[in-house]
Amino acid sequence: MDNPLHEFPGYLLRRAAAARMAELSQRLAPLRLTVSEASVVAVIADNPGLSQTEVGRMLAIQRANMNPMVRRLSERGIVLMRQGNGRALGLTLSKEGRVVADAIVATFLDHEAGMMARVPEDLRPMVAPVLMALWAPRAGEAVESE
Amino acid sequence: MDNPLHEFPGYLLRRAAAARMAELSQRLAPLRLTVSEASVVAVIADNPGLSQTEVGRMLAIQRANMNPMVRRLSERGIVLMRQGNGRALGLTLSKEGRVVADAIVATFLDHEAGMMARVPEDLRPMVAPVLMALWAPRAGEAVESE
DNA sequence: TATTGTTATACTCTATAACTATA
DNA sequence: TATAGTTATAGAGTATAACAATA
Repeated sequence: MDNPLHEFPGYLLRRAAAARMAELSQRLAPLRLTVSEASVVAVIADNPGLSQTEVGRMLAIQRANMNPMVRRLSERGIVLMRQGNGRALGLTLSKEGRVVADAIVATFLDHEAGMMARVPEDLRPMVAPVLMALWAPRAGEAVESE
Repeated sequence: MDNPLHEFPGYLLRRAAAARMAELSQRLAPLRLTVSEASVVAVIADNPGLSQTEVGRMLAIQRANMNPMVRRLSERGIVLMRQGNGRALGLTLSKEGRVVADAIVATFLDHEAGMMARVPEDLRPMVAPVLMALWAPRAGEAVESE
């Protein structure tokens, strides 16, 4: 039984991402947050006052999908939706939200350490450059986020 | 507006995988196959006679989720479901299925070339080793597939 | 009993369209 | 008009539970 897909870096990329995201989901489970929700909170923590749409642009999440997530986080008392510029709502974290954000960042750092520990030491400096190259848009290609 | 997540290799991994999978989806669109479906066909092409469950194990797809996919591929005349060992069905490709499988492999190769072209030449030899390290289970960790 | 196929169900993420509100 | 928020909906992928069929 051999898997021909093991030859393809695209398959390795897909499986690696799926495995590590499942692991991160488990690490975030005690906070009752999905990876997407935790990412949104982390971005708001570093950029208080952004609108839903702007946060979504940074994370490549469409505003239609941001909305129910932000409302959920607001109902849980983590995110505050205040009047902002124009119709935009300025998103900030509540006091409790800032505690949650600290826990999220700690979880992300643990996860990062666990990921890097898998990689042989001589390859570790290549991890970020390789992943950035695989992600980055090529010249002339449309960029949908950031 | 800065994105704190850019520091985390886990985030880079997630975004890279999402971007490349979206690209592969588009490449497979003319065949009217999802990435998962194309992977199933590719595995059957290299391992005729496997059961749904066995193919699923190789791709980390649960048998409950394999079932409707295999039926869909069977209805389209790509996969043949023949009596196998015990209750298991031996999956093989039809003549048309083998033509589709060739197109799938060609698409995968194109996609691989496109991916590698993004990576600076000196980093290319590290791509597969880095991705395998990020995927591979650590010693003592449960392996759910293959 | 263990494995496979099957059905049902639910959750997450993603994508599109369309509507409202406001500068 | 352009941008932001909102709602509805649909398609993928994934996860669990439960049941039938067969060695």
